[in-house]
Amino acid sequence: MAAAKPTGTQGKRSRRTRKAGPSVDDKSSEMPLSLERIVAASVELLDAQGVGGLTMRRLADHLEAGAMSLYWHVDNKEEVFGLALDAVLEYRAPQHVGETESWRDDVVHMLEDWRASMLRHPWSALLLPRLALGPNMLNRLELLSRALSRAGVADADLNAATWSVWNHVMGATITRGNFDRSDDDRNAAQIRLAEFGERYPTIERSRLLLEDDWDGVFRKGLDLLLDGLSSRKG
Amino acid sequence: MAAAKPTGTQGKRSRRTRKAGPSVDDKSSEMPLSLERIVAASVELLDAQGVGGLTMRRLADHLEAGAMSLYWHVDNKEEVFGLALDAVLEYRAPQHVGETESWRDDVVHMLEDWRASMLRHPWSALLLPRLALGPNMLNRLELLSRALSRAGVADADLNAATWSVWNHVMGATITRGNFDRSDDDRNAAQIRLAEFGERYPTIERSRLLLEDDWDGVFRKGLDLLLDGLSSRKG
DNA sequence: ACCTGAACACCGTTCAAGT
DNA sequence: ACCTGAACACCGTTCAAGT
Repeated sequence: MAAAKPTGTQGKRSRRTRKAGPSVDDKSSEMPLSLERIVAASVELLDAQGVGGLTMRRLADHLEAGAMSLYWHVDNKEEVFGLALDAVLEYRAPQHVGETESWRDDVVHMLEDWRASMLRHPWSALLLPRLALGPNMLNRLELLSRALSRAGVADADLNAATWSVWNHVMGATITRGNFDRSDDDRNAAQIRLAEFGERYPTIERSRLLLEDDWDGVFRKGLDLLLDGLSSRKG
Repeated sequence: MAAAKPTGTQGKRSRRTRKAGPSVDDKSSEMPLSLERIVAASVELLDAQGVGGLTMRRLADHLEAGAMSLYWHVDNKEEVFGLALDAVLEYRAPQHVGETESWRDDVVHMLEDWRASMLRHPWSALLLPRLALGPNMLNRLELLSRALSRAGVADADLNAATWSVWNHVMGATITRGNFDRSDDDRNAAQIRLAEFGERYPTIERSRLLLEDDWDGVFRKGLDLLLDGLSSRKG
């Protein structure tokens, strides 16, 4: 998928540098396009404008390139999304992972790092469920599965355990992205709820839609799952 | 949100019926637009073509209406999505709910019904995490929260428990939607994985990406959560 | 090898106008 | 009250052409 068109040999642009003069300040206007630059610009644009804000034309503009130049480097917009997503999901595991005696700490660390990466780029949680997995995401999945296996989850239960944990991270991150609105929005939602009077008494009373401790929700749910897993392996 | 523009008084279309002749078969061409018809057509279109296939123009065509007529009934495309989504999430609770002694059966039934509704309309799982909650979804959330409360979850833990269960359903449904591909696709994915050789040994060996028992995965994860909840309430 | 503009077949939405 | 077409400001992508 990220098969990567030619890369590496994108040098020799000598002739062009002179036209713009000696200004060190000429930004990226003189840099040739490259997959790396395209991906970096995509992430910037997505961070700034969200999924709907990334447009092939805007992306090209952002790179000060002709509108259609991107198509030499990339097959289509879907590929741009895929590359941007995987770029943001890179995982640098601390060395100590796997050496600790506590598998649980390893798992919690990996998952919190994953969640943090997605929260830093809110569009990623929306994109991940509809794209193929890139190498960085596959790597995270591999490490997660390995950690659970090392923790003593039986082979027969390993996939269900892996998917359950994956689902929890995905669900929690997506949910937070959708409900972690501004205080104003939250208050408006609660008021709207109150207007319905008798229809939603429980979630009105518990102020469910006003949740503001998403980190806590994530942790508590994860604890339930991990407790279940460790009690089950006996 | 679903505030509903005028509805009900959409009768008197006497003059038009004669032009088309006596044919009983003249389909919807004579019916005036209405929110209900628009929503029904949206669901049809989404079922047939997916999220990307729903277009205001196509929707109008489908309704044999002028291209821009929809805008009298609806503010914008986002509202159409919201109405279609909530339409598909209606819940008809069986009467016995709440009378059973088994809270756990109630919860499991509600969640499997919810998941089944979303799987019947795969676009709904993609849409739900980015739209405001409509009345039907709020109703499901209310019933879920109430069931957990009745089950003995302490008020202080109720919201975290509700969100955890919600996250599991969302995550599991979205995941299945993304990975439950055809056999061909799955085999291709596994082969691609094998090509990476040493990079993903665990998920290659466990054939994680070839998962085909998504119902089982959903159930097992849910059991872990509910076990945790019932053990915690003591 | 790399980039470009023009062109095609679409979008969502506004608006002034029709009945 | 309800519907319409024309128009505006966009899209993604193809293609023949440039260097």
